Amino acid sequence: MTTTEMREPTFFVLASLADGRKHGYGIIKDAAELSDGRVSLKVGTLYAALERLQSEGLVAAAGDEIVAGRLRRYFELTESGAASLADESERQALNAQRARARLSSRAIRVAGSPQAVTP
Amino acid sequence: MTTTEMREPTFFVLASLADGRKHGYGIIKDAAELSDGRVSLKVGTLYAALERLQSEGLVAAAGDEIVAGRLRRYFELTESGAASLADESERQALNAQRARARLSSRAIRVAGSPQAVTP
DNA sequence: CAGCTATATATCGACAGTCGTACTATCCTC
DNA sequence: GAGGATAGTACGACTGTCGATATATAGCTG
Repeated sequence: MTTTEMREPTFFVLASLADGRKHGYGIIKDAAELSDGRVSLKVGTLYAALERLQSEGLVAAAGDEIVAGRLRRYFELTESGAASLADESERQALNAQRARARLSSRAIRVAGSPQAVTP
Repeated sequence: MTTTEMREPTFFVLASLADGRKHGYGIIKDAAELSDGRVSLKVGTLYAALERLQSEGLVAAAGDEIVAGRLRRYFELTESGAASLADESERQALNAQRARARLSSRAIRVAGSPQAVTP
């Protein structure tokens, strides 16, 4: 099974659920925190992703609750979802490592042939 | 300047160009090698990406050549392109690290409360 | 020499995931 | 009682990728 690319919002939905069940709005807050404010999940994106991830078996519904008169839909990561997140993390770490290696070889090359900077 | 998400094919186009100028088809071969065969850039994706990246100033045309009767269009990474690739690599490495931390805390939690596995 | 593979680029419709926006509804604070 | 935070629903628009088709040259095989 070859893992295809996972988009950043989707990735953070899974990452957010990785340490326990959460409800939709809670995921948004948590993802923002987890990414140091970089990722702000849009509601449309979130619920679309949750539906898709459920149909793929990576996320499961984990009970609805009514708190202070408002509905909360809880979700949790499945074993398959945790495995996918682990795969994706590995892929990204490896890609980043490869790109950095290339960039450092570029730095050496450019420094080694100064005339290449201004042809 | 907040960096937005970069898709995997685009990322590998930049990564491939990071160690020197290449022509389109050469990028495809190189990206496949660089990713251990995981990424096979489609021609449509590649040339669309190259045009887009040029208009964004991340990639520049680096001369056309005719080799064995066939046209070769060469491309190179700009300084801005190298910076974007570095940013993107850092982002991915950090995301992967955060996700792994979450996953390990999950493993501890699940191991620590076995009844949670079969509710 | 016909057919296939590899090299090399161009183009285009279809699709998936995200964005942006608007909507409903409750609770709390100023 | 206006505004903001919480919580979810719905939908059209946009962007990058995919898949397929096309053109052309070179080299190999039957």
